[in-house]
Amino acid sequence: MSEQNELIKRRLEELEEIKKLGINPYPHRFDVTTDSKSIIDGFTDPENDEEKEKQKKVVVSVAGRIMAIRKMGKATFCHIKDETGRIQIYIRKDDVGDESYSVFRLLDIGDIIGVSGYPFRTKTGEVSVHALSYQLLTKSVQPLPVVKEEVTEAGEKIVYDAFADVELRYRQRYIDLIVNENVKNTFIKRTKIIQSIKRTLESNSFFEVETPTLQTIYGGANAKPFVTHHNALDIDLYLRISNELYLKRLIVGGFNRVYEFVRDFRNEGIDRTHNPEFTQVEWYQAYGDYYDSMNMFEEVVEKACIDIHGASKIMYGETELDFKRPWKRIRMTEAIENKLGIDIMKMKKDEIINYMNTNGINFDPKISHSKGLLIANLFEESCEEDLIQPVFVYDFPIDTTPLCKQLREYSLSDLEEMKKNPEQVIFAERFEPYIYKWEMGNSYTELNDPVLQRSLLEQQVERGRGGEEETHPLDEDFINAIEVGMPPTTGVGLGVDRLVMLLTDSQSIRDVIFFPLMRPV
RNA sequence: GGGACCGUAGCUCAGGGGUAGAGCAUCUGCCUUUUAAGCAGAGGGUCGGUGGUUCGAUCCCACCCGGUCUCACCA
Repeated sequence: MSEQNELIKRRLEELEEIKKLGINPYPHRFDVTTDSKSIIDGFTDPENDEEKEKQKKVVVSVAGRIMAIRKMGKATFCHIKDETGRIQIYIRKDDVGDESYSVFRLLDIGDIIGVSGYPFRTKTGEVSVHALSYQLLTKSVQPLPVVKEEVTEAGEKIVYDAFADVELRYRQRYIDLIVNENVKNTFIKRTKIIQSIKRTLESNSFFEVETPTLQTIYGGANAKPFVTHHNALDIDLYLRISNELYLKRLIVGGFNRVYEFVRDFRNEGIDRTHNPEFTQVEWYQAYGDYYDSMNMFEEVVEKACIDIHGASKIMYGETELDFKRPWKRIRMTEAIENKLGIDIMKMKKDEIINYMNTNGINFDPKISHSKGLLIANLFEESCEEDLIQPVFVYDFPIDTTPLCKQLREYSLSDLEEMKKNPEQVIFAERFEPYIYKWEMGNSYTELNDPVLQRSLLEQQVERGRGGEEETHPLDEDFINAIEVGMPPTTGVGLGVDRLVMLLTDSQSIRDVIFFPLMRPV
């Protein structure tokens, strides 16, 4: 506020003038008896003069921010905005008195006022409050973008000079929320979606828990972590990339069904569907398998959609999405066969590499050692784009994760043979739900064989040393927990931000996060 | 990180080698049922930053800063 432009200077002068008049521009409280929506919804037009006079006796008090002022000499119209909407205020010199009326010239768009008066309908048909008195509640000294609205006869709202600069909107979300009507609705829906997910989980006996954000060792996902430092202990700590390993410890500890909404932090690129910190809900269910998780997942999402929209069908941009249960389920290998017409199981590793090269399908040479990773890569590159309607893609090559059980149909002796043959891909009971080409989550029949668990995690550490990025360091205490014994368990992670995007028709993750990360100015 | 595009008044935008325009907002005056209120007048800008080319740069060039989209990365 040191570099004052004319508008701010003017407002600060007004502030001083108000103080000189003995008016506190920042009083401590105001008795609000109603809100704009209740006034408008509750208004009934008087049928005769007697009734009209009666209505004048019913005084209400509302408070809100001034969004528009129309001065007409000895009368002024303004619109104030509260949590429930906008309402017009009619202030007349005769009613509020000369002194009070003259103070109004010191008020601006952006100031917050409280008004006491009676509801009436103006000549032009708008339900308004005829002020008997008003009080300044907060003087604003920053000029607010002035957004004008016109309501056509058809009832359509036309917005002029919308506050549209995306950068400013994100950096100063409080202004965005004040002047852009839909922004607030999106965030209200976000909270309702989260509440709905919690209700569904709670009604299925899942128990809400809290686990550490600051972790001495990170794991549970393949991602680069943020590093920070604890001074007293003089150790580096990681901001969690996932809470998976902690929730499994709680399953070991005897909680059979747990869930947690967590902020995960991943030190990666930013784009339309990625923010460095994002929200996931993970839930774990003892004695269940990944089919149980599919059922829960589709229930959670379908109910969230119905809670928000009243139906399972929504539009996302130009695309209609239907979340109605049950969702389609397809094996990864089937998805590849359907799309490309190749039976990936019959192809040798080199044939797959060859196929990808000749068809211009990108893959990271670092994964060429693993037929399983190549298959997963081929799937992502060629099939993802077609997955518009909700679908569970299941049975992933085991190389894609060290935390998941292999398929139940393998006998123990089969597995011994398969492991010896690098052309033999072992699949794991993992699925990912896809909606609108996006991975909406991740789920396993969780691995609880401590010997295999240790061996898979150690292999991953080795691969990390071999140059593959984003693998886990070894979490000995987690293995210890699995050694103590985790019952058969299934777990799910659901990307909350992306679900909110879909259900609010938002085109960027930044539209569903109040304060997305921005480079400092 | 690569590419394309953008950055001009508080907000939304136009302009373009001779140091800037509009609407809204602001200020002054008139107006006691207006509503994108109206009418008359006024003020407001290091044209993102730093260099360069030029007699002269907001405009051309380079670099930098910030952003948007996109590709890569990211399950």
